[in-house]
This record gives sequence, structure tokens and C-alpha cells, in this order.
Amino acid sequence: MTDFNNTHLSFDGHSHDHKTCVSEALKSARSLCETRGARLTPIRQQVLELIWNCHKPVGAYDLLASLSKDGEKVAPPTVYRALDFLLEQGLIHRIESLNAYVGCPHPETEHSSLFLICRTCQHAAEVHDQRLFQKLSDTIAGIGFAQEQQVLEIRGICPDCQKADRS
Amino acid sequence: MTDFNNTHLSFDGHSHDHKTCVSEALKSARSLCETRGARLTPIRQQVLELIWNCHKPVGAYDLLASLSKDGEKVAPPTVYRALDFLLEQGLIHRIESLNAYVGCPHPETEHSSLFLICRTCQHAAEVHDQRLFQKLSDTIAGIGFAQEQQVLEIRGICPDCQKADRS
DNA sequence: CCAGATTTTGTTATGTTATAACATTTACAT
DNA sequence: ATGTAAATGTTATAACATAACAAAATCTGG
Repeated sequence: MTDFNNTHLSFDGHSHDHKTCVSEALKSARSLCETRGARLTPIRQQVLELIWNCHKPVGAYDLLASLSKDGEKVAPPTVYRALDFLLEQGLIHRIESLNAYVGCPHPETEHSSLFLICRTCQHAAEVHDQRLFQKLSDTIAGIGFAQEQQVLEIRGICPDCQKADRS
Repeated sequence: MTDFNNTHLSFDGHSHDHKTCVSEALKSARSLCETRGARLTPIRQQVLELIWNCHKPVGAYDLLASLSKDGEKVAPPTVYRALDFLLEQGLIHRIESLNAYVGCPHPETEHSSLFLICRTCQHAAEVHDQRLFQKLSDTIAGIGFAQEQQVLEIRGICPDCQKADRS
């Protein structure tokens, strides 16, 4: 069973109240960092918010541009340091095949993710299928390989965009 | 069942006759291109050979440097065009999480691959497990997502390097 | 073989993504 | 308050990739 239909990263596009889901993500991030003694500084929070505000995976230089809009001058290291922090805290994921970043809808526990990336609408849905992950882990363990990180990204066309195509 | 133990990209390091496996790969590439009416030009073949000669995934600029050694001046587009050709023909794979390229040990049929990437020895093993791929495809199809390309990369420590660590 | 079309390669410039190195400021703990 | 650690600012550059156009090589039909 996947949580494809109840994740914020689904392909449901604008059909949900994104403002609410962003603010919930931020709230959750604040409380998590509090608990962990990690410092969610203004810059870090701002970057996290920008990532969540965008429905699609966002590139570091897009974030840089957004941050620089207010006339403030921001340099790449600032953005990358914030991204590093958010990645470490599990608050965002990096999509390797896009060089881009997305918010994680359940940062409280470490987990592997499978991303379904639509080449039409650019959205990336995070899928969790325990049975699948188990089979994968078993296969890898059977080989004797000690896995530390999984990069699982499927590219194609999401259900919505397939429908749109046919109409 | 995986072919982990009978692939040229395994973690067996220098325990096999790599010269032979490179020349076989090149021979196979030539015959494949012949059959398909694709032109394996000197540059393309040279790039393929360089990739096979290296046990690890190779970056485009490493290839560039190798090509430029003979005093010839080679520019990035030359390398990237060769890589594009080789990717199209399925003669190499790109490892997204490394921005690097590896030779494909069975280019005759299109296929998905799962890569096990060792962060100690840098080798990347291509694994094929039909049952696993089937389960993955079923999961994705069940969601209604039309997959076109899979990026499956597991990072960790290979069996050999684990042994080496303990000794 | 030749002329035109197509493919491949050369060349220059630039775009995009990411990090190194070091200075300064801010927050924290005693 | 003061020393220490963490975070941020700043400058420069590394690493990865492609656009655009010119020249050369190859293929194809007459």
C-alpha cells in the first residue's frame, strides 16, 4: 500500500490547500528542530519555506534568486549551507536526476523514498511502499552490500498528465 | 537471482582479466552498431574504451583530460556528444548521483539497472533482479504512473570493502 | 563520379550547479 | 563578560553541461 493518495507531494496539483500544508510543514520543522536542539535559523526557515511554496522540485539557484529579490545580496554558499542543514535534518530531499530539492512530508523519521517525477508537470511524488522497500533491502543484503542511502527516481508521466493528453 | 557475481561491473576489483573484458565490450559494441546502422566513429569508440578501461564510473571531464593527453585539443562538446551517442545506443549508463558514466555489460537489450555504488572503492555494480524490477513496475503501474526511465542507485559499502575494514 | 543532403566534428562562448577558503558576526555556556 | 562554537558573509573558482554556428566527413541518388 502506498501513501500516494495522501501525501502532500502527490500529483493532485492545486486541488489541496497548499498554504495550510506549507504552514504545517514549517510548524512541524520548528518543533522537530526544537526537540533535537538544532537551530532552524531565519535563513534556513526561509529556504525551507521557499521549497515548500513551490509545487515542484526547486533548484539551488532558483532559491538563490528568490532570496535575493528583496534587494539583499545572497551568495551561493548561503543557500547550499541551508540546504545541507535541511537535508541533514531530513526536512527536505534532494532529487539527484534533477539537481533539485523538495520538502519532505514526514521528516520525523528517517526513511527511503521513491520519487515519481512527471516530465510534463514537473511534479515529484514521494511514494512509500514498505513491501517494495523490504524486497529491495533483502536483495541488497543478499549480495552483502551495506546500504547507506537510496536514490530511487522514476521518470515518466503522472496519471493527471496522461488524462490531460488524451482529452 | 542477480547476476551480481557474473557481471564485469562487480566489486571483484582486479581479480578478473579486465583487458579481455574491455576488448569483448568493444567487439560487441562494434557488432551492435553495425547491425543497427549506427556509426561507432573513432571518437565514440575511444570514449567507450576509456570508460571501460576505468573500473569506476568516470566523469566527462576525466574523459576529456584523457582524450587531450595526446596533445590533441578536445573540447567538452566532443565528449558530451560521444556520451550522448553511447547512451542512446545503450552502450553506457549514466550514474546520476555521481555525474559519471559506466560501460554497460549487456547493451544488446534495453533494460533498467540497479547500481550498487561503494563509497570506499568507488566501484559501481549493475544488478539485475527480475522479481524486484517486476514488483517495482507493478507498484508504479498501480499508481497509474507511466514510467519511462528508472534511476536506481544504492550507496554504501561493498562486500569486499567491508571485509577489508574488519581486517 | 558528382552534387546535394545529412551527419559528425570543431570551435568559441557561456550557462548551470557546487564548493574552497578565509573573515566576520552571532549565539551559547560558563 | 568572556571564551568557544556555530552560523553567516564574501570572494573566488571548481566541476558539470550546452548553445550556436562553422567546417569537414560521409552517405545517397542520379
